[in-house]
Amino acid sequence: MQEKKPIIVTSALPYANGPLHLGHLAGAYLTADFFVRYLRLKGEDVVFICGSDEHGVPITIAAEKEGVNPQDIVDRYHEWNKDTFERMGISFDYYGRTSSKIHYETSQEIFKTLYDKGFFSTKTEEHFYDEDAQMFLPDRYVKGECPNCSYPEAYGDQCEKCGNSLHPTDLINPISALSGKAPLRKETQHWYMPLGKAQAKLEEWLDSREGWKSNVSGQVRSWLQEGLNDRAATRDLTWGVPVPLEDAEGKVLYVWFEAPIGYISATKEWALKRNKPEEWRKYWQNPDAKLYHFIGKDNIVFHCIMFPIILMEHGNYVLPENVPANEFLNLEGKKLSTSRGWAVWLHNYVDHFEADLLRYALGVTLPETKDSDFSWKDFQARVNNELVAVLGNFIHRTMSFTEKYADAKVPPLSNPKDVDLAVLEAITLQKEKVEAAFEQFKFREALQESMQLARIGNKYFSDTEPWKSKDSDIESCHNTLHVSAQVVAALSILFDPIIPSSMAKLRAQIGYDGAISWENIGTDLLKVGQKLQKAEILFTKIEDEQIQMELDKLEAQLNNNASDAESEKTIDYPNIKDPINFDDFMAMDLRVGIIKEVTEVPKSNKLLAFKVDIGIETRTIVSGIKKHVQIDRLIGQKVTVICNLAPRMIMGMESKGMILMAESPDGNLHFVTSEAAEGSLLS
RNA sequence: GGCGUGGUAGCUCAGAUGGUUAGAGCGCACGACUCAUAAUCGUGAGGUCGGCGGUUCAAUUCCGCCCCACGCUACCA
Repeated sequence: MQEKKPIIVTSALPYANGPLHLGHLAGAYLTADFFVRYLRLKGEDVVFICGSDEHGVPITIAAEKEGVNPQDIVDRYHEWNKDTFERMGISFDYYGRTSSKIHYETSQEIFKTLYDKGFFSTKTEEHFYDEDAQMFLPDRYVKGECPNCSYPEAYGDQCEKCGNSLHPTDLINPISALSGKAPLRKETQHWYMPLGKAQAKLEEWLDSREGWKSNVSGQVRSWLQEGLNDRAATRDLTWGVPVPLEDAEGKVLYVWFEAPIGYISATKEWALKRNKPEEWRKYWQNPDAKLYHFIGKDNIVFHCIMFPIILMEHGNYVLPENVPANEFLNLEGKKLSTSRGWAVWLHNYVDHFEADLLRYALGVTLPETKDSDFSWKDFQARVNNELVAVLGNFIHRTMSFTEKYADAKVPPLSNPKDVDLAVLEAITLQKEKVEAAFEQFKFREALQESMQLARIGNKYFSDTEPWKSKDSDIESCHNTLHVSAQVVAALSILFDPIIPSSMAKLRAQIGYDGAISWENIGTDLLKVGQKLQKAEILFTKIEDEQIQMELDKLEAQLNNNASDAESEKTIDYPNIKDPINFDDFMAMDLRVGIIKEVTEVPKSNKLLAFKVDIGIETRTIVSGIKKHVQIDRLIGQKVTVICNLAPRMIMGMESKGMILMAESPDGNLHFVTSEAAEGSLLS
């Protein structure tokens, strides 16, 4: 017999600073688990790897907020998420974590190898340094005034008020979030990956890939067209994997460099646990092995560009066979948002419903080719109309009929008619369709074709009317029951990757206790005379009240978070600025203006060019407020203009002055208007 | 603005290397049946396949432009 090729399936490492929600499951875990369970049934040599991504600045920030160590945070979420995955039936062979010793060694070894090969380039730059804390400050740890909107609490990477991304050095009056003091600028050296140099090799490899989804290859092409820039592989931080070089005190590997290596280190740990410490090489360092990364679309660049380059430059590692990335899942028609409380938390879900129900309902509407939508009403409909009414009912009517009228034993098949044979053939036919769908990562289709067999069963059962033939033609009746029982048995394996715990229950009911394998799906899984156990209901209907409760819960979460946010905003009002004297104020020339003309600025989607009449003249002002206003209502709008602001070139136009806007707590901009005629002076 | 992905029945989504009446599930209407968790089975209504042009004997499927959604990216003083 030919040796099976080893297969590694990975699911994106969830970030260990929060619990898991529906979007996670739909993106990278459910599909991977379907695939892996299918492969196992096929008898493939597969290892399914995942784990917690435990480094990075957000975790250190979360730790600081709570006044605990980063390790405490990741310990908490690692265990929590691991448990949630188990309860959802996600069957990882190993769930590792990037704070483990083996992960440190593995990522350091890979870094060191690239270093020895001379792959990295170094850059020395000035970064902010906190003398009290004796450390360089991550972008997030520098606060200051936003150069764009003057919000005084902007972070060094982004201003949360205006949403602009920033560099720490852009900030006005920067302070350290640690000590509250002004940080020093100090030189620091970092190692960069010159991705551009590896681009040609990467493209050649990518061209050799087949069967990739269009959303994935399109996104990758888009990145490559823009050209790959150097990416830092190290950071000045204490929380992370230390850079394994002499002159790299206080530096760690950048989390995007080291996290995907977690797949490898987790596989090593898995092998060690099985007392076969070298076994991981069979998967990762074997040209025959096949690697599949299941991820969400936000992760495409890491798994299709950066990690392959790392593996390629290191050499001696497999590159992914395919990266079947999913799109995003919306919830009740709106984008998921953990910060706004718009999410279904999986640990909550499994407290109220069986994992299998969600596995099926979500599996049918996975965001495979485009963003898709999960709604509780749809969940209820899928469960009630499909799992209960089609699958559950077919199983139940077959079993209870057999129990009542055939002594609870599988009756013989004798002189089968065309209808009987056609259904037996359908078993194999559906098996092949499902198989083809799995192989192409078309999981929705796999589910639908699996359910199709149950539909065929129902139709057959109704068409052959065993409730009539039991009195008129017992042979025909027995044939119906025989064939239906075989369909039930086939379904118990066909559906095993999707709803494993229900199907295990079902197999116990029909007395099928042999090892299960995909190839066994056929027409004679059950022996004639096989005793069936008492039919027990596998799926029960979900009532409207249960769904309403979930919807209410969602609303409540949303309101909670909204009021949290509101109260934070209240506290968060920027402090009154430093005092100025009257002359400073009078130095400003503020006048009432009236908008005469509005034009869109070419090549910009935030800017509008205004002609504003300020009495003395009409001048051009360019302003970035397009998203906040309705263009067709602007003409005639009274505004306040600061007229003696130094003119400025914006997108090739000279902007003379500024239209004043008031920003409400929700971030919307509003005109500062006046009843006075245009040209009136403010003082 | 650039790049990418998508825009198909009321809803959720398939599909077509261009070619006879464009599909499924749900929902809806009507009918059948009663073994089954009022489940099942059948029939039907419902679509100018985002819009406008072009190529072609023929396009919803190819090409161009435009609109909308999502993602990446730029502009934002």
